[in-house]
Parts: sequence; C-alpha cells; structure tokens
Amino acid sequence: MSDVVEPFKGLKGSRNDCAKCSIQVLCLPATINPDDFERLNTIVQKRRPLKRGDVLFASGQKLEHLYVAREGAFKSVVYNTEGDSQVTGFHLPGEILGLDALGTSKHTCDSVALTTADVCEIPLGDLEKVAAQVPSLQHQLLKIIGQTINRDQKHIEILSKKNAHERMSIFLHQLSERYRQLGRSGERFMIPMSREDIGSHLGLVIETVSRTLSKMQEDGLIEVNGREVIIRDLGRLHVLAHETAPRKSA
Amino acid sequence: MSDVVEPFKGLKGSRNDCAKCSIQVLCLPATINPDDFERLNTIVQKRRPLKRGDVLFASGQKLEHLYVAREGAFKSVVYNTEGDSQVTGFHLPGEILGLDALGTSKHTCDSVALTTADVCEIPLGDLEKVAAQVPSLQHQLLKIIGQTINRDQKHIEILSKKNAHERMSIFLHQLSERYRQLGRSGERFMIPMSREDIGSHLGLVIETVSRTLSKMQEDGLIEVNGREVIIRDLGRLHVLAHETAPRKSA
DNA sequence: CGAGCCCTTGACCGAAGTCAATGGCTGTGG
DNA sequence: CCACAGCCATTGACTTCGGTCAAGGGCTCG
Repeated sequence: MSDVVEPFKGLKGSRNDCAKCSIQVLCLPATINPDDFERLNTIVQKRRPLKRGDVLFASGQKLEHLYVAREGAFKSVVYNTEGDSQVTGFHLPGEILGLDALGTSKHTCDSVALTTADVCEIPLGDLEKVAAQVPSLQHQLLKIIGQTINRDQKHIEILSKKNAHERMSIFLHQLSERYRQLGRSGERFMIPMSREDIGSHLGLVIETVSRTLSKMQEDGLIEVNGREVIIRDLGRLHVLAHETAPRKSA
Repeated sequence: MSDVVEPFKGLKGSRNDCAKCSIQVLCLPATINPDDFERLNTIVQKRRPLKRGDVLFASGQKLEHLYVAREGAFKSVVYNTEGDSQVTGFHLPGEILGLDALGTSKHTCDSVALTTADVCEIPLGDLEKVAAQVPSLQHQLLKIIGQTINRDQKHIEILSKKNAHERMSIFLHQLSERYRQLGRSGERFMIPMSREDIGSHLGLVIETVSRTLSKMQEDGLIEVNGREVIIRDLGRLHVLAHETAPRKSA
C-alpha cells in the first residue's frame, strides 16, 4: 500500500524513520548538512498510529506539535456551535498538519483520520529553535506554510466561481495528481472520504456529488464503484479541471 | 481620514514612522527590546505612496518584500488565463501584504490600491535574518501568517455554506469590526470597493449584491447610499453574521 | 452637457438544493 | 446461515435561490 516514505537511503544514523519523513517535507529541496540533519532529527519525537475516525488533534486544543502525515488520509473539520460541520481540507502523506493553530496557538479545526494512518510529531517550540539556527530550514518552513495559503486561495477561487461539475472535475484531478506524486496510480484509486465529506469540502450536497459522479461516468470520463474511482480519460479531466469556464459573469 | 497609525509615542529615535508601523504589526503584543527594535528598524526601508488603481505588486513578480498597509485599502486579485478576475481578499491598514508569494517565491495575485494608500516595505531576506536572531519576532511572524490562514479558512466556510444574505451580513459585519478596531467608526463608513469587487469576493454577481443591500435597507438593518454605509442595527447584524443558519443540509 | 461608469430594479430561467423512496453493503445477533 | 439494523449511495420529482438579460437612473469627468 505504501512505499511512499522511503528516500534518504544515503543518510545513516537517523534515530527513526520518522525523522527521514519530516526531513523530506521540511527540507527538500533545500540542502541540509549532516549536522543540521541530526539536530532536526533529535526533535522529531515519535510517531502515532491512528485508526479510522481517530482524532489527531481537536478544535480548541493548545498548539504543541506540527504533524507530518506519513501514511493514510486525514480531513480537517470545523464545527459551528450548532454541531453542523464543514470539511476545510483533506491531507495525504507528506503533507503538514496543524498549521491552523499558528494564529491563535489553539487548533481551530479537528483533524480526523479517514483511514488507518500514521504521523510524525514535531514540537513547534523546538522546531522554531532549530529553524532560527538553520536558515534553509526556516526558509523552507515559510515556504510550506505559503503553499498552504496558496492552496486555500485556490479553493476560495473554486468555491466562488465554479459550478458543480467543474468542482468535481477539479477535485478528482487534484486527487489523481496527488496520488501520482506519491508514486501510486493516478488513474485508479480508492477515495478515502465519503460523499458527505466531499460535498462539504466542495460546497455541494451529497446528492449533487452523487449525481455529478454518475454523469461523469455516463460521459465516459470516469468509472465509479463506491469508493473506487477509475479515471478513463485523464486528458479530458485535466482540461475540465483547468479550463476557464466561468460560472457567473466573468 | 486617518489618525490610525499613531502609536508608540514612547519610542524615540526611530528612523522613520514606517518602522513604528511595521513594529506594531510584527511585534505586538510580543515584547521587543530597544536593541532588537533598532535592528528591525534598519531593515524597514521605505514607504511607497500609491493612488487608486496602482498595483503594489503583480502576479508573477518575484517575492522581494512583504508590505504592511499603513493607510488606505487594497484588494488582492487573481486572473485566470481568460482575463476574468477574482478578488481573494481586501486589506486595511495594519494588515500584511505579500504572503501569497511565500510558497513559490513569486506573487500569485495582484495587489491593487482601492484608494490612495501607503505601505511600509520589508525585504523578506532581511526579515528572515532578524527573525532568526529575535525569537519573539519569529514567533510573531508565524502567528501573523497563521492568522492569514485562519481568515482564509473562515472565508472557505462562508463560501461553501452561506447564502447571499448571510454572506453580505458577514461581510458588512467584518468590515465594521475592522474599522472599529482601527479606531474609526464601525457604524458609519465608506466602503472602498465597488459592488463588482464585493461580488467577486463573496461569490455573488453584482446584481445580487445590490439587491441584498437594498433588502437590508428595507429591513432597517442598514442605510446605503452608494459607497456610504450606515449600520442601523449593529446587534442584529452581529446575530445575522454569526448565527448558524445553514444553507444546504447541515 | 454628453459619454461612460456604477448601481439599481424587474422579469425570467436554470442549476443545485430539498424531500423522499429505494438499493446495496456490513456487521451483529438469534 | 439468515435476518435485520444502520449506513452510505443513487435516483427521481419538485422547489427555490440566485444568475442572466435588459432597461433605466444618477455621478463624475472631460
């Protein structure tokens, strides 16, 4: 299922494989020398195994660690007072979790495992200290955070301008792309989230998600069977996901 | 029009008033000692006056500085290939501009002055260096960035769950709150942006923005006259903006 | 004082939400 | 092993919010 986090064959003496993982996220493509590597290594404390439905951190909790997803999938969920929820993002291996709390030092969302999952834990205080000593790390940290901002802004764009079919195309295309980059198949995969989660994330109701998937299947774009998706026409999906087909007046 | 950026009466010897301004944003409420202040002071290079429509930075430009808005208002706009645009955010005095470029080192949006405006300029490279030496500054920087992320996520929530009336209520309420915090009136203000800009930001067309404002006026919630807005019932606006009145199934 | 914006208002229409029925799966207990 | 409960997903019929199209009014600037 995952030969994903297996690089850094050249680096010996790492305390655990989790350090490799966080290094991969935090330092690539920045260069890092063995000394600095070891320094970062010592602060990546441990990993946590989680099972489906487990909460990695909950809204309101004090920010103590950042996490790097190693394996499995997560969703970020915010709850309004009435208990209705909103999925603000999905997270796959190699992505960073916990940035939501940087602003207030308290988490603003729940992070929930969608599958069996596994993360590395990096105490933020320690990370800040090391970052202050290792310029490339500091820079890379800012970069990763910046990418999170870019992703959010892209999502804002989608939600304010795209219709249901476009949203689903973009969603599937992004998912495919992320799996591909993880070295898995980008053409055939199990989606880890429910229709409900997808709908919440895309600002659609579950029925619309379902109908849209059926339509895409009719059109020969994909094949769906429950949580299994096969992309039949990746080229066309790419076009649909990127074309400037505005809903609402441009 | 603005007695906004006038604090720090106790700090003498600052090279320019712009340093005060950026200090206010970057270091409050963190403590900073005079030495560190002076160090930060030296990197805040200059300020730029802009007039309505001027572009502070454009999409694709290399990231060189962060900016702190001192006076006036800005919008962030992204353009898709076809030239249709999307307003991703509005920025008032005291807010930071340019974070969009942290991820790729290139700006991903245009920042356009909506009014006569004024900013401080902080070279990012220098800022990183000083931040590495001043832990409280580094921490504060992360905090501000985190707040940007939180704001984006809030916006995502609005766009995926709120109807037109709720969006406008939230928009007006936020604007009122921001002006209040700047020491201006939160009950009577000129909105610096066009209906077009508002609509783009909220995922609505201009006609809907207009109609909704008219409806709110009918209801005695506000008074509108072109760009001038008077909040007539701030309490009710607050309720409308915060109540959990879901569009789409909770 | 006329052109060009920006904004408002009305009439109409369609995409997506709501409500409701049905059809698998999965797991549990008799 | 079957039956039944509880999800989750699909599909259809109907409704509605907000987008589209069109006309007109008011400001500003040249």
